[in-house]
Amino acid sequence: MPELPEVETVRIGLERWAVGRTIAAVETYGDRTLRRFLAGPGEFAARLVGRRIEAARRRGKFLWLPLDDGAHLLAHLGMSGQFRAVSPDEPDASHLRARFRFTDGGTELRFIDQRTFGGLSLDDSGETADGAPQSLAHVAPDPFESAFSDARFVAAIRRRRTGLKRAILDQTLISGIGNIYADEALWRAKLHYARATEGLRRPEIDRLLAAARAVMADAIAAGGTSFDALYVAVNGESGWFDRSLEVYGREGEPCSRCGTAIVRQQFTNRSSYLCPRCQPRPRRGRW
DNA sequence: ACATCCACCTGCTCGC
DNA sequence: TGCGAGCAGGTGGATG
Repeated sequence: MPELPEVETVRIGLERWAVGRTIAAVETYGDRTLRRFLAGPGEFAARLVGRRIEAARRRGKFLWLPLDDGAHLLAHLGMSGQFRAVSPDEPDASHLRARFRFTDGGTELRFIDQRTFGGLSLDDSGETADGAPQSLAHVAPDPFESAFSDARFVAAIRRRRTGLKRAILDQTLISGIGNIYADEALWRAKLHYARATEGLRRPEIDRLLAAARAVMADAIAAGGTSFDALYVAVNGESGWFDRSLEVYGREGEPCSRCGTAIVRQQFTNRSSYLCPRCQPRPRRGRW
């Protein structure tokens, strides 16, 4: 379940269903489930058994569970990953990638991932200065973190020579934003995706940050965006923010501000939705 | 260092 | 009905 609001919905579920429990057994399936953990599935399980999960944290779209020995169980949902808390006698879903049993004998935690772009890892290399596991050092803070600095973001994005949407999708500049919320934030801020980053004015960047925070906060409050059963919370529930989307997936529908038909354009092999009137194409844009 | 492209997957929908 | 093409919310490694 991909972007920040959906991952946050999962994090809240992990807090509810996994934190405070001690792992009794771990099984992983498929050779793409474990990432950057060369010791292999046997060692992965051995290192986790007996460990208590202390918290559920998130930076952008990355999740991690700090363990009582100082290591971190990392997870990324990719395009289709889910965590589900289910009764042990519930039949396995197709695409089950990992199973965590707990010493209390209660609900299992299952990691399910159809497209296998997601994965799990175990990182015991400590934390960065701003409190993320070392292996996430390349990921910028997301705009809800206290470690996020608006001033540093402004300087960093202006240093780039690229288009605005490319920049906000770059997780090393700002994390958590994906294709849906990029389009939604750009619409709210009335900015075109091809605006050249080096020409952005401070008020425009401030507007964009405010819009990104607002749209993602609204989406978190709605439990995230669920177009279909692939994207659900840990308890299996769908979010309903798709009803509040203003441009994403709304090609041909009227812009709620000005009535102009929303258009869809190809952009780096994916789609961008925008209002051609509220978000005028720049004379000299960058893609 | 930075910008861009492409590979990595499965499954659904659409048009022929 | 069958089949191929196109599309889907992401990341990171290779290549300029």
